Amino acid sequence: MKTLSIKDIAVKAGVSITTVSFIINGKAKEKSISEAVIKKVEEIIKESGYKPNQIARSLRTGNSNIIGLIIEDISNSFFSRIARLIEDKAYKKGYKIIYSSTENDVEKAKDLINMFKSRKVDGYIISPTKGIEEDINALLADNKPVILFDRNLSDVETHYVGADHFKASYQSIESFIKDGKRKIALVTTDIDVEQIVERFDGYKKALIDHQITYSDELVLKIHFNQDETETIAEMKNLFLKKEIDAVLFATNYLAISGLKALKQLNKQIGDDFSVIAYDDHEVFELHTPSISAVQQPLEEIAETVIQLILNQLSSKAKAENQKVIIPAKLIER
Amino acid sequence: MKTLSIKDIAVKAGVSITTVSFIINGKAKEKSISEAVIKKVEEIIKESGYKPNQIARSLRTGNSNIIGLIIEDISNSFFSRIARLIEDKAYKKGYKIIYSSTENDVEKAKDLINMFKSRKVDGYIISPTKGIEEDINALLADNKPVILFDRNLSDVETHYVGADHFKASYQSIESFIKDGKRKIALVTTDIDVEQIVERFDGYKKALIDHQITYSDELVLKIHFNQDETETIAEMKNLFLKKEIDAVLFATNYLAISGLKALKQLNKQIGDDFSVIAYDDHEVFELHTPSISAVQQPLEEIAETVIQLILNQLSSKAKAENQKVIIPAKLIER
DNA sequence: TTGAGATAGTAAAACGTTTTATGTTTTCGG
DNA sequence: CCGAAAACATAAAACGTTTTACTATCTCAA
Repeated sequence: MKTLSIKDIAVKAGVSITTVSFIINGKAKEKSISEAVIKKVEEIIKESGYKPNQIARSLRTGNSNIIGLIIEDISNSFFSRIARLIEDKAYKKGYKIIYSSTENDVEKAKDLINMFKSRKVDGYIISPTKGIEEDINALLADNKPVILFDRNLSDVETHYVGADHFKASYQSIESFIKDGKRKIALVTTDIDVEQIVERFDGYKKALIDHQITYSDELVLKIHFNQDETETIAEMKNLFLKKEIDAVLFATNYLAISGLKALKQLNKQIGDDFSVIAYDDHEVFELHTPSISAVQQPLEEIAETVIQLILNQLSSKAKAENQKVIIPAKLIER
Repeated sequence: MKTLSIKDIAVKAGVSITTVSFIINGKAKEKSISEAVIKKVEEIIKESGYKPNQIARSLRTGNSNIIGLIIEDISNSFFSRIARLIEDKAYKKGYKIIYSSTENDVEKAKDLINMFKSRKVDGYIISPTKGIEEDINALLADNKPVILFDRNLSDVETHYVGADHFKASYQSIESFIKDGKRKIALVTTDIDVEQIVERFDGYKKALIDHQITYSDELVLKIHFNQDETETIAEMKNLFLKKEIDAVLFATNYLAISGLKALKQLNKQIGDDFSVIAYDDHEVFELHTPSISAVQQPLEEIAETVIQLILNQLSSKAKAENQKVIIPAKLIER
């Protein structure tokens, strides 16, 4: 069964292609097409089940009603939840999402941008890796809306939405200190992106502000993408060697690995050993004892992101760049 | 900066558009274009950074190198992991994925199929909801490859990949029985899809085969999409009223809610109260005590799915429909 | 009764490719 | 040195839309 084209509809209705197009695009009134014709055409469209070919449409108009979403890893619950929220909201406005994971690999990220570019996506939502500044700037030069989220790039002048990582981290450490902790460790990753750096800075600053000397020895940087068993081994090492009384994990997957390490060591979390995780996860609520976590307001982030991009898309005029920093909340459990 | 077209390249190289097109598509040899021309054109393409417009390409060729992935909910870790694996494998073969979540809503699912159809995706990977049989059959009639996964539709004749839900469920119950349990509950959902039904049937059959009478009272069907607090309330009810000594949860999110309910009730999991969850989740490994779970072989499912669809895509000939049932594994913890 | 504006509609170009059919030049065996 | 085949290259149609510019008819105020 050959799929229908606008031409088939036109022939069936005995009018021109142009007329059908106007009707489909709601320009019938404006172009003064008679009620009778409108009705007839609409009827034929309905009963024949004709759906415009979006590809042809895109080719002609240069836009696609698709938003490209580039994230680090869809299987990470932080991203998959954000993705779901963004998708939902976009869908309601008639936009579709194409997503892809970069796996924090610059080359793949560049590839993806090219991919999206040649598919003429209307806008980009990106949680960027370091090293794609140029590519993003090229998009901006090309006048495409780009919203960065989760992590900012200082060399890129565009909208950004993210949590206040520095403050959240600072407050977490402060809460440890209030509980009398002094030997506070940080487990983080070695990827060099802004939000990770901020979490680190918050940790450091909080210590110093409270007259605790910062020590490199209490900071464990896990190599990104390394095998989990090795990660766990390194953590065990940290937990055993030092008399640590508290640890902040800079990401949820690190915290999960950390909990596994503790379980293997049979080390109890309790009065003399506290942990806080960055980014909440169901594991933390259900864990015994339950684990405090820094909760990023996903809903709010998604909402802001989508708001910003839709604004951009509707008003061709380039709006003032906005940097929206949303406070994160420490859930004490 | 106007984006380059094939025409610009042709002009710059002093050859025809056709020639450039042949070179881009690797048909240069076959069409006997001279080495010299090939080289020159390739050079110009490289230095100018020209990328073919995929939209135009799609319009002309009728395919897009895009595979549509339709799942229930990307924020569910089962699906997000599968999605990640599928994306990965597809990417390596030069295919992109567009995904969307149905939220188990037939109307949205139909919408999505239409969406994808008008975007000319080359193939579909679908974890279907009930009620879209017709739409899928239409795709098949249109000669588009469709792979169903996770849940099958009996009224649709196409490839299917999924775990052996019946058996996994059966074995879970058997393992309870071996441990001396007799009052075994099932918490499931009320959505009427094959894999949920199979899990239910496995439960029932195992009981009967071991001379335990089946009782409706021990089966709790949670309304899909209902608020979690209500879900938890219903579960508490079940756990309190009856002297249940074991419970099988038919999905991972139900199990997570169940654990929350138990926590609120302060009811311990242990010798006199066992649970098994369907679909593994990090929560279960880290829970104290850790929770047994039925683990679906995600990697294998993703691999099989992608294999099947790529086969379909490369050999225009419609292959024999395959129903691949992959055993699930009960991880006893 | 005229002609200006409103009303109703359409032809054709353009978007950027791929591909078919065709044209020109070169090579080389006899 | 002829002519057929091989080598090299291209023009133009087609994919399915949107949109610009245009034609034709009708209405009604002056």
